[in-house]
Amino acid sequence: MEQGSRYDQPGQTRPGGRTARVRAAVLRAAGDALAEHGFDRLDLADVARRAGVGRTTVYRRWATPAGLVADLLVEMATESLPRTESGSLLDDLRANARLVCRTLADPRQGPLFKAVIAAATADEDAAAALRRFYATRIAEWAPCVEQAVARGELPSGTDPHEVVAAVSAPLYYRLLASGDPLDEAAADRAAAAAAAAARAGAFVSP
Amino acid sequence: MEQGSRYDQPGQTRPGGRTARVRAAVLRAAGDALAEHGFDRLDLADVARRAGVGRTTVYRRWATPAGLVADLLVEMATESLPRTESGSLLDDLRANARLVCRTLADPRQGPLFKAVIAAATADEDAAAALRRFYATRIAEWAPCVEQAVARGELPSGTDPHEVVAAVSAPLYYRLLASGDPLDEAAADRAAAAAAAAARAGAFVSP
DNA sequence: TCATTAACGGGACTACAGTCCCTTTAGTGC
DNA sequence: GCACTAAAGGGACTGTAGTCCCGTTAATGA
Repeated sequence: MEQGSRYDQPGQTRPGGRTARVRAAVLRAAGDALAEHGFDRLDLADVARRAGVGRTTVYRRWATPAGLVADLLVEMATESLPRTESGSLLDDLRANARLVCRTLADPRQGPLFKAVIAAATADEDAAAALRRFYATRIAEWAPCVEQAVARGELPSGTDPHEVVAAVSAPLYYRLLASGDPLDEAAADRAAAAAAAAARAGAFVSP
Repeated sequence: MEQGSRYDQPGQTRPGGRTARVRAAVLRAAGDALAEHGFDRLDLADVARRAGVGRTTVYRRWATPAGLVADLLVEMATESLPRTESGSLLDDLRANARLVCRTLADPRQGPLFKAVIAAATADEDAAAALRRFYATRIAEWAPCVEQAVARGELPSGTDPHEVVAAVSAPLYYRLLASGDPLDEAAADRAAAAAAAAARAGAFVSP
């Protein structure tokens, strides 16, 4: 139950130089390994080898594959993506959809996202980290919906979180479930559908 | 490479009684184990024990956890769900959304779906089986969109597959990514959004 | 610059998932 | 009902992921 009881949470009390360097190298290596083999074949010994770090160190600091993914997601959540502002809801949502789509179609990022989502189905800590990651990403794009409401493009009371999530959802559905292609047409359709639904008041919260 | 070369594909040449009984028991047990522990903790020895079947049998016929999930998905695809027909697109889509939502929120089915999706991220056979599963489910509900087009409720050229997928997508996004609640309000919002987007012509294929 | 100690690293050890070989059981066709 | 054999079952074996112990390295603070 009590986590890290034997080792008193390494990486906390002496965060100078080496500790941070090891963490960065391991998280980088973990991302590579996840993108290449997926979550279920994530081998901590392999990650240690790639990172040029002792096997024991990885087991000591992260304990399980899922714990490593959870920490990787914390790191990923801090890497903010650039957001455009066009003055039109549809253009903003399309820019978001294309960005998400390019990410999921990317040869490294696509498999990586599949892997972290698989990890989140297996471990509550990873799931919590994944939820925080998406909450962060969605919050970054919420302003364009708020501005559309302010401009009168959308009914007041529209939930920005719901609208932004509605853009991503069909793209993730393609990635994980249907296998339909993740091309620009799919992105534009996702943006158009979310915008149309928002204009019709489908995301007005009670 | 060549699958089952050593054992000449058991279950094929003599499908009478016992073979089918063993398959049914193992798939049932696999579903239980997946729902309880998730894909990454799926232990074929445990499945064999639950099914009251020899450990060797499970390894011989399905070889890997992912192979077992792939076969389970083939079985799940044959289990058709009842579809209502109300004469109104929104009502039909809402019925679909609520059905999907109840399934994903169900204490057994929800974790089971998480697990098979995790398996599909790890194995191409499981992924192909999952795609067939969703293609089957979506095709079952496509007629209600076709009828809406015929009634003039939707623009002609609307892609039924896209509309039905648009209903499910936000619910799966909640299950796997955002962690937002899977309640009836979420289902109704998903249906309303898909219907509004479809009416606006967002799913007209080129 | 030097003592202190947090964190890293190597390598032996352990436990268990997955394989293999051989025996037993039960569908199939006469 | 009986011979034939496909498929299931038991149990020993093996490879490897994960643990543990203890020596080494390098941040920290005086």
